[in-house]
Amino acid sequence: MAQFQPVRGTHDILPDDFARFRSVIDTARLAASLHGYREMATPMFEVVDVFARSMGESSDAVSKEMYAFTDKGGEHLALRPEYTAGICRAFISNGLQQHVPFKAFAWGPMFRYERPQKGRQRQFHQIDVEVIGAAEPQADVEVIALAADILRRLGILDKCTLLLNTLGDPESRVAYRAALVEYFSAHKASLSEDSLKRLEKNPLRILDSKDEGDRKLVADAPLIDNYLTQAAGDFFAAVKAGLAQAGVPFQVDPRLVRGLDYYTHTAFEFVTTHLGAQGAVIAGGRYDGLIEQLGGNPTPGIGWAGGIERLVLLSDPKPQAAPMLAIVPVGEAAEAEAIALAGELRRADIAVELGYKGNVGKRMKRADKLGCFGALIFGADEMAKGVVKLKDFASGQEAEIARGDLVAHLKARA
RNA sequence: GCGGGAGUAGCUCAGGUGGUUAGAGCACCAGAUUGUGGCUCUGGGGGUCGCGGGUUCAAGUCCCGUCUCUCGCCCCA
Repeated sequence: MAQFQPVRGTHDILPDDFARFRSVIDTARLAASLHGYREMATPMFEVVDVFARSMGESSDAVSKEMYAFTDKGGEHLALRPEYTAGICRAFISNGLQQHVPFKAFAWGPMFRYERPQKGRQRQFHQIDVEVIGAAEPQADVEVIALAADILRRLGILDKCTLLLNTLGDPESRVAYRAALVEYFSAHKASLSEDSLKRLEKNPLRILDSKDEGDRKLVADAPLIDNYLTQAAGDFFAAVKAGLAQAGVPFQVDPRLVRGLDYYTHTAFEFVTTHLGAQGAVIAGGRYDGLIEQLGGNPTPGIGWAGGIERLVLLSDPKPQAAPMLAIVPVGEAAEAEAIALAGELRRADIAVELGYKGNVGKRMKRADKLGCFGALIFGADEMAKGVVKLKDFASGQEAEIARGDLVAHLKARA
């Protein structure tokens, strides 16, 4: 290959794209802060065990998709495939149990060695929300409502459906799992090849199968409702009631399950039909056992992650450049003066573009192309009079403004 | 990891059954217009046709491999 190209599954984010990318983050950050979540970040890589122990050794994310490596010091590290494990590790490392409930918002790159597709990359980016140290269903409701608020602000809530389910507490889950294994084992002959593997590894996932034959079996499979303990059932009822109170519509989907071991109780997904096979836009759930698995004191938690690229694909925000003004000097003296003027305006928080070269025509053309709303033109004549000409591109009108009044004039204009 | 589709200029794409200097639109640059942008006109730069190999007198075109993208499965955001 003659030329370098980005590594498979990675993408450059060029300025126009970045504007959309950032607007998703900004929107999420704003909504999160309105709900009392504070932004934080953890490293992009961790000791491998942080992920292996939390997500489960056998999960695909850990066993086949992890960017794991040994550094020069012999440490076994991995690029993070998700955010939850790292934030929980940080919760433990920093003794944050004194701050519970700890409410965090974060975003950043994630890495999974998967086969790339639209809406699925090897380096992708997530926004993430976690509440650690809250066992109450109100936390579930708040976290989900926050996700819905972000989707609403992005103008894509109506393209998404909120699917909701419960996996119960550990006791419920064990009982349900056993019931599923019994049921599907009795029908092994008609199970798909994939589902036979699932039966060994993660029987719950059979419920999620897309195979035609599996679906028929699943239709008659036992439902978790019958295996929930009283407490787990009450918890789920409280979450549903809370969502209704919050005005967040949802659809209970008994087939919604999670791939990762650490989930308990509430599981949810905002899904869309607009992204092909990559339907999940924001997904998460409760993980009451996770902190303990990572070596902390038993601490409940709940959170979700949303794929920024997927959110960008779904929304189509017009990249809106900040209003900018071009400075167009004429002649050598003006050229020098322009540098001073640009500095003066920028210190006053007025965005200006000062071309490096070209005659008036060129600079005007460039100013127009950049989307400037106007240009400040001045040469020897204007300098002698102590004014600059402000040309408004929309109207084509020009006005002479005293140099001393310029900042005030431009401020007033906005 | 498995199965399908596709790669020609920065972008969107033309290039019947192989045939000689590979095209268009948009974009970019320059000039008409060295103190005035958008519109128009004129000209220009830019491609080892994803990459490597094979068949042939001759390959963008046919064959094989490979890389990347894409659709689905797996899995997931």
